[in-house]
Amino acid sequence: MNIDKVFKALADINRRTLLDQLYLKNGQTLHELVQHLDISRQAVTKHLTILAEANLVIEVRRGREKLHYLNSAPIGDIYNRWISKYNHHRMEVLDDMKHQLEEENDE
Amino acid sequence: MNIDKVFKALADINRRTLLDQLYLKNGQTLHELVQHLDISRQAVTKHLTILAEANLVIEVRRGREKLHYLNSAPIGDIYNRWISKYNHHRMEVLDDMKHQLEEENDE
DNA sequence: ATTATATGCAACTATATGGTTGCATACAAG
DNA sequence: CTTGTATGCAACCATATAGTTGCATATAAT
Repeated sequence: MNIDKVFKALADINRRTLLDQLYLKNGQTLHELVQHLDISRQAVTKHLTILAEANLVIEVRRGREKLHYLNSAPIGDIYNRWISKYNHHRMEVLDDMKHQLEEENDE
Repeated sequence: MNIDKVFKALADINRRTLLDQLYLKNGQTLHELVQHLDISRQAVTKHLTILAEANLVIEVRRGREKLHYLNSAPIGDIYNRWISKYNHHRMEVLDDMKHQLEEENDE
């Protein structure tokens, strides 16, 4: 799996909105998803392709329509492989800055 | 705080590398940070500006140098306000798809 | 069969993004 | 006070990104 593709996919507000919509109701068609956004159907298709390539959405053809399923696994992955360590890190930052400034004043 | 700026800031591999470097050693100068990347100093400055605007990095001028401090708070924020719900969501996806396909076969 | 609906493909456009180079400024050190 | 070092500012460039419109195709419904 490609962590960069996942971060890039999540960087766009329309794509995050699409995921939020699928979170509310899974398995929506392209036509349904278009309703929630203010851009053309073709633009939505492009966003869904990007989400699918990041494995955040799984597309299933059914007859003339295409169903879209949320796959939250890559979000779990970026949490485990990237975000969690920063979550533990926390607020030592301000401490470091304080020490730094004190050091400066001692010179 | 602006969740979109945070996501966009995290979408670039060089910016994530900068955060990783500050995680390893906090309070680095621009010059130190440049060493870790394969792009020009000016490019690094731009990335750091984007990180600072997302509040992921705090810049402190000291004499002729500028110190950079990691601020992990916005990462905690996007986790709380966006990622955590998908982390709880998990693998009902495949179940949904299974039901969907069964439904299809019943028609 | 014909019509309506759902999606796909491709060309095109404007702006954003990530990078560069050149020059300027500010401070530290000898 | 001159030199070296750290950073800032601005113009410029190539590519990526996000969007559009127009036309084509495939399936469902009448």
